[in-house]
Order: sequence, then C-alpha cells, then structure tokens
Amino acid sequence: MISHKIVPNISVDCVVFGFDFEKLNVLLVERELKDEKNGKILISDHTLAGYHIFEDEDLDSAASRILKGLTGLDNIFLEQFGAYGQLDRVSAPKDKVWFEHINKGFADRVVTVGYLALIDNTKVTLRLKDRNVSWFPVARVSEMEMAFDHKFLFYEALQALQRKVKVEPIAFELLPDYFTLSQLQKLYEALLGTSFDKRNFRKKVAQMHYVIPLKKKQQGVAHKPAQYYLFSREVYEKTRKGRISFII
Amino acid sequence: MISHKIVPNISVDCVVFGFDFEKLNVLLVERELKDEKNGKILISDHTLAGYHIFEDEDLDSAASRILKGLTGLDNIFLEQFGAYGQLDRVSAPKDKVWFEHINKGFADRVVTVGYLALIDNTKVTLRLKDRNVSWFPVARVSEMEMAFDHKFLFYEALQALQRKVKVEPIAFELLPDYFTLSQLQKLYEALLGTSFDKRNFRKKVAQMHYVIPLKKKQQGVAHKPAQYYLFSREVYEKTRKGRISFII
DNA sequence: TACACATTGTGTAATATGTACACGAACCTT
DNA sequence: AAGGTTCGTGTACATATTACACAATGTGTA
Repeated sequence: MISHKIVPNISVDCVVFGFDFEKLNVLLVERELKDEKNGKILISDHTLAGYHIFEDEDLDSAASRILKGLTGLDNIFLEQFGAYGQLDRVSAPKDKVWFEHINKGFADRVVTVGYLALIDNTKVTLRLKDRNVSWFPVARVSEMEMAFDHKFLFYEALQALQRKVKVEPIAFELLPDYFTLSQLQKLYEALLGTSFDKRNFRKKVAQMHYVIPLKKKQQGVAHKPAQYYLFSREVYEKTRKGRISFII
Repeated sequence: MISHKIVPNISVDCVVFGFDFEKLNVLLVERELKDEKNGKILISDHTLAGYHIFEDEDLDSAASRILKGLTGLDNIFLEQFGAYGQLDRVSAPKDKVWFEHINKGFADRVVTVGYLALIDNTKVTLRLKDRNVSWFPVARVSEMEMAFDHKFLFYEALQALQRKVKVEPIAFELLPDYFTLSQLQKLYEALLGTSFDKRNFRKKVAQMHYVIPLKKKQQGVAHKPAQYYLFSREVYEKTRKGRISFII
C-alpha cells in the first residue's frame, strides 16, 4: 500500500444513513483517547466518518475511499450536502488534544465537505464488527456526545436528506433490491417523521411506474405474505416530470 | 485597509444571476493578459467572480465579500451549490500562465466552493461600469471562452438554480420588491426554459398566498396597466406545506 | 384440523388541483 | 376617434388528494 500525502486543511465527512425496516440509523465512529500515563479517559465521544483528502485524489474519491474502508462497499450512493469552513469548527479544547495526539497534519483552519451516504443495511451489517463503528438511531443523536461540529453536520445532512427525499427517488438506496410496499411506507415515515394512510400511500406508489411488482412473495412470515417490488431507475429517468411545487 | 493572508488552496466562485424582465443573465469578469514586451494578447476570456478565501474569514463571508466588491450590495441571496476538487481544475496551460502572472499564492490543488447568487438587477446596474464586469445572457454562455473549469461550474449552478426554483420561492430574489404577474411568469419561463398558459399560471399564483397584490398599478405604459404584487417571506414560512412530489 | 394471530391488499365518494382554451377592458399614441 | 398593446378573467374535463373499514392469506398452536 502506498502512503499518500494528505492536504492538511481540507477534509471530507460522511454522514452514512441506513434503514433497518423500523427506523433510520446513522453510522458513527467511537473516539476514545486515554492518558498514556494513568490510563484515564481524556476523550470519549463519537465522530462522523471522515478524513483529510489526499494530494492526489478529488473530493468524491476521498469520500468513496472512506466509505469503502468503513463498510467494504463500492458504489454507495454519495452526494455532497455542503462545505463548511467556520473558523471555530475544530477549536474545542478536547479537539485540540485529539489533534495533538494523532498529530497528522492538523491545521487551525479546516474546510470540510459533507457527504450524505445512503446504504442498504442488508449488505453491510457483517463487516462493521471489527471496527469501532456502529449504527445509532437517528432519534438518539440529539443526546449523544459528538466531536468537533459533527452534531451540526449530522443535522445538516439529515435536513438535506429530508429535502431530497421529497423530490428525488433516493429513498430506494436505503432498501434492498426487493422490498415490500409496507417497508417502503415505513421508510418514508421514518425519513419524514410522519405517517401515511396505507391505501393512499399505495395509490401514490401505483402512479410511480418505476416501482415495479415482481412475481415473488414473502416467504415464511406468520401472516399473509407481501408482494415484492423493485425500483427501476431506467423507468424513472424516462418518465419523470418536473413541476413547480412549492405552493402554499 | 488591512491586507489579509489568503488560504492558497481554497477558493470561492460566485455564479451571479440577474433578470432583465426578458431573459436570464449571468455576471462575468473579463480576463485579459498582454505580453509585457510586445503587447500581444496572451489570454482573453471570462471568469466567474471568485477568489481565494482569507485566513480569517469563513466561506460565506468570502462569498459576500466578493459580491460586495463586485456589485456594492450587501444582503444578496447566496447559497452553495457544490464543492469542486478535481485534480485538473486549473491545469490548462493558459491558466498556468495566468497564475504565474498574478503570482498570488497559487497551488496546484485548489478546492473551490461554488456559490449561487441571485440579484435584483434594478439595484445594481449602475455600479458595474467601472469594472471589467458585465452581464451576459445565459443562453450565450455555451459559445463563450471561459477560464479554468468555470463553464462547467456555471452549468452546475444553473442546474442547481433550476432544481431549487421548483421547490423554493427563490425566484423572487431576482425581481424588484414590486412586480407584475407577467414579469413573474416571464421569469419562470426564462428560468425553466418553458412557457406557461397565462390563466393557469395566475391560478397557480393565486394559491400562493404569499404573493400579495398591492394597491399600486403600473403607470405610463401604453396599454392596460398591470397590478403590482409583493412577495412576503413571512407568509410563505407560515403557510408552506411539504409534499412528496417526485412522482412520474 | 380448526381457530387465533398478524399483516396484506383493496374501493368509493367528496374535494382540490391541473389543463386546455378566447375575448373584452384599460391605457397610450397618433 | 381609432389602432396598438398588454392586462385580466371563466368554464369544462381530467387527474390527484383525502378520509375511511374489512375480507383474504399465510403461520403457529391448542
């Protein structure tokens, strides 16, 4: 493995969302630093997955690299949600301690580019164990201790997600290739914090010709088995309309 | 005036849109460099309004500063549309010449944060004359010579604008405080490259309770005078709904 | 083997929104 | 007074939104 030179004042942070068919979760990294002499814990909190960019890679590649390292997956849905350059971004005392400790090209002034990542939980759950990374319910983030301005970045990402989900079919990135309509409905409810009428929701989905029923049904469930559906990006691209819709 | 230290590898570029009641325009800076000896023109093209950020300012401030210098206006609508860090962003031979010439902290590797700015033409037209800055119709940008990757950035901004205009009432930033419904319609048509039926457009506006008729009418026009309207952000904030609307 | 349990899948009526389409009214100019 | 120009308006039809309840299908278990 080649060792890359990092760009000290530019970094990328990824807010990785996942859906477990019940609620929305976010992938966070545990950060812990102990005093070398007495073993006392100096820092214990959580951070987003992020790192400085390398001299020889662009922003998107840096984000992909970080996600690959974390989840083992390529081809994850990734989209910028903003760039952040406030002067006090990394100025908390404990953050300075941290940077002195890892001593890897820290600059006072860091601009970070935030990436929103959506991943299909069913494809990664295995590979997280061996790292200090795990899923946390989005609803619990408010109570958590987080490093730097990462709590702020998280909420920025969440807002961006909620905005985009209303306008683009990106929610499907959070589901497996096959899903039931109830799963889709629960996902939208989790994303937007609302609830929908089942019949009306399905009527709406019926208009989305890119959500296509399969011949497969659920198996081994203790109730009437649900039909599986598929999201077709091709059909979506071919049939999308654009409306002005910011009314009222 | 204090001289600030710049951050050599981070810059901000502003894509400034304006509307002249006929078409959409963009503010571009003429860039010209002549050979010192023979006066031959080495470079002649256009750039977006942009510059490196200073050590002691954040990204939004840098963008505001640049716009203030260009237009004399504060409080311009400003929103990020993306961060760009491709390795070849500034690598064209003429761009290297340019950077050697101005010799101000050029780094091979520059990340630029793109800002979309919307301005009310009626408030600035005067102050542009004394600088090498002017309005160009958006439709003509495709044929223009532009520096760096600024043509690409321009189209990124235009796409972001077209996306946002459908979902948020930001078009009003391009109009004066008082406007007629025909002006509003022409603006949307210019923004989206479509045309609307007059009666249906007005029916739609009638549902937007935040577009409020005034008692004033147009004066001195050689036809039936139009009523003026006003955009109220307060009413908008209080009455907005959020729908899922990416259907078909 | 039949009953309980859990979740799926479906229809209708009332209201609201979207779309296609044409002409008289108000003001200025000559 | 007549001509030019843009403003402002209504109706009929199709589509979309909302509110609301119950039978069908599979598993588990008594």
